[in-house]
Amino acid sequence: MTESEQQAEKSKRLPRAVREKQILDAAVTVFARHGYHPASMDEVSEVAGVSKPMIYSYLGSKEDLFLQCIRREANRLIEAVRTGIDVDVAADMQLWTGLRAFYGFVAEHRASWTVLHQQALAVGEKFAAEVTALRSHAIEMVTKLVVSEGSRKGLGEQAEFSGEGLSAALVGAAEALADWWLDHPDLSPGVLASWLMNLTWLGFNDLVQGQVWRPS
Amino acid sequence: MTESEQQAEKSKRLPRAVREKQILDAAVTVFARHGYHPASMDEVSEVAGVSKPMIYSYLGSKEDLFLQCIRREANRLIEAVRTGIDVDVAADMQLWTGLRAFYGFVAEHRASWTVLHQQALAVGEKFAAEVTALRSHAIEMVTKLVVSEGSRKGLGEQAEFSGEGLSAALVGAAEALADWWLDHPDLSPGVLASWLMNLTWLGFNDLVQGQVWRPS
DNA sequence: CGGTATATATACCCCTGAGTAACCTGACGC
DNA sequence: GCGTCAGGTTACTCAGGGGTATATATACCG
Repeated sequence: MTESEQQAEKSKRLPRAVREKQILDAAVTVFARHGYHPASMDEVSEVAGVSKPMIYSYLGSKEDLFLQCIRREANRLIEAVRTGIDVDVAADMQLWTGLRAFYGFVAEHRASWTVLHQQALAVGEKFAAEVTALRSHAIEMVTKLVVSEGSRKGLGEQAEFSGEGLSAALVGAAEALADWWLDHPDLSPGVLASWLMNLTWLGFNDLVQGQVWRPS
Repeated sequence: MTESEQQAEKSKRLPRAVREKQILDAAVTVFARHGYHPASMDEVSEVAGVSKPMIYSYLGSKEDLFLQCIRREANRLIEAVRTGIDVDVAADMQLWTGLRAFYGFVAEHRASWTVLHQQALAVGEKFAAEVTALRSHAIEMVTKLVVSEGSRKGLGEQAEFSGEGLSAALVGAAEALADWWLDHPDLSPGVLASWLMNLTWLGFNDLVQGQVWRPS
């Protein structure tokens, strides 16, 4: 038994911040496992190793708890992607690094992704709004990339009009591929990211002509 | 008051098939509105204009009811897309007509789409499996299209390897764009379908070069 | 060493909603 | 007319689980 485990077992009284983290971690796990409604606060408390009134005392109601899970995981995801992007390189390389960061996050935090993507949208307006905001954020980032690249080549209005829709499609494709990944786990984040680059940067037409996109 | 309305009001006793349809319609509406768990059988019975025991007598438990909703709507969607595709034209045109049929269906059956896409996946394995099967069906159709087009141009193994992933991404993009549409309703199915064609058939790179895909 | 605030647990309340028992009623065959 | 069966309802049971009142233990401060 390591010293830290001894520590954890002996000193039962822990500072609030630690307990809150434990509870949120447990909540994400449980919500990912069952979904919001079937998940019981009893199970959360059990997984967290803490009694139920603690949860209510620290994090509030079940809705509050869920909301804080979503917010925390959304921020983590944003942070992971944001730090993965190098804003000083070409548009396609920015997309590439962003995608790799995204799939890297999903690989490391499956439960977070499940809660964000599959559960939060289904529960109610309030929670869906959080995820929609996250998605809008992603779409906006991609839109900027596409529009600036398009207008750099002199396609002002055309790019403005369809840029957001195209970006929504790309972001959706990335999310869908993350889900699909759960059924095909023997692939690396890089492979997924490169498929998306090939599909959306080059398109089927170029692909069937034998063209392939690769990082420069 | 028309005669049929009189009919509907007076003759309270209706054949089983009619009631079952009323109940399923109501269930889809209610499940789309609240999601599976918060939806109550009482509300379904109220919307259906039928008392609760009828539902249990005709369609079984809440789970049974939900499952039958999913199955019915999934079959409707498949049918709508399948009949929308002309298998005798070029690959890109098949994709184009299929996408238009898909968005046409979503436009006409918003509640069906919500239940299938946002709710069914979140409730549990059993239901997710139904939707996954539906999605796999779609992915398979696209994969065939892509692989046959790719191998026609002599790209056998490469297309085989990544074809399914690329198709999953395309199908996911189509689904995501359908969701995005709910927030931007003033667009036609054709516009959405053409964005997807431009993005996935041509790709960003061709687009920013000024190329555009259009139906032949 | 008391006293107080904080950390934590036990045991309970009570509402919501799935599922059902028991009962009604009109139509149709004989 | 009258049994009988499908169509239909009202009014109930009962478990699960969100949320809390109450009690207890431990650290820290003077």
